[in-house]
Amino acid sequence: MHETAGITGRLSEQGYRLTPQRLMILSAMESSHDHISAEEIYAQVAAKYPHVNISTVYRTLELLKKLGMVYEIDLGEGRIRYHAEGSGHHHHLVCQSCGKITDIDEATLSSLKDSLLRDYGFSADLRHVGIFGLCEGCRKKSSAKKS
Amino acid sequence: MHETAGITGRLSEQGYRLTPQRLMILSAMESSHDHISAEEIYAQVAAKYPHVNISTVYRTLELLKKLGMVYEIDLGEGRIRYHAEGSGHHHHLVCQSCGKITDIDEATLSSLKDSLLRDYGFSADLRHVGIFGLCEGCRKKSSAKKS
DNA sequence: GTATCTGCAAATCCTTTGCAAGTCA
DNA sequence: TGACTTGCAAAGGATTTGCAGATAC
Repeated sequence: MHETAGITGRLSEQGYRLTPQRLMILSAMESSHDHISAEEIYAQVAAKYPHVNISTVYRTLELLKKLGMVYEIDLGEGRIRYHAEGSGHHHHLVCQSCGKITDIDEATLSSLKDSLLRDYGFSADLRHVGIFGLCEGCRKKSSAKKS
Repeated sequence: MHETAGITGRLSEQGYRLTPQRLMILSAMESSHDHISAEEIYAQVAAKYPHVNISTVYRTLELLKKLGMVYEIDLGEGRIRYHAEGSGHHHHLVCQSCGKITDIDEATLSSLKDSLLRDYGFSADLRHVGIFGLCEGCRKKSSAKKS
């Protein structure tokens, strides 16, 4: 449950300072099972430490991204979401009608990854992918009544 | 080559007016083989018709989107790109190292579409998808020297 | 002690909106 | 004519940046 230690270790190993802000941002990311936005991280941290500034959140996220410790995902909301490495990779089916997000597991895309590598020499990063479309419920609704 | 006629027909059929701005925006989109951003459309139109405003471009794109005449694609640049329906669907391999964009054809993702429908009841819209990763050249470079 | 970090405020970028004037049908 | 469109200017939200003061090590 407490992997913060390992993660912060990686920070200091690379010569970066361990500040309370960075620790709290990391902890906020880990406590979130979903992907989390900069604003949400900020709100969570600010609840305990009102002094933080959102620009620190952005700067920290950029650092963690550079170090490969967080990943970005764009679910088409006009804002980026972040996800801590080590919390497991998965993909998201985003329903364009009701907004529902379904997680699917990594294996679903593995054959695609293989064929892209084989046919195009392209090494796809499919760790966090959003796929847009219609979920089962909305699909049935829209085929029942044409509105 | 000149499918503007058909497209504009669809506009007036639906009760929308054919204004010079809309015509020029449509023509700019068709002349672009790649996906094009709002800013780029604006620049192209403004070259011939300096009076246009970028908000008209956005409003027109939203209309065309609603009518299913253009699609959006997000290549992770912090801005949306647009693509005219009828210019063919395809997908993009975006190299995160050199920025190179390789088009691949629609069929590559068709088995994925099938399995999402079968396993999750999810009807995926895979008409314009960006896949991130490393292209062949950058992959070789990064495995040759660890920088 | 000092280079790294942070908070603050302002700037930037992309996109949207209100409104009065213009224009297609 | 009259509803639909536009230009303009200003607002909006997300993210970035410059800088001086604060702090981890």
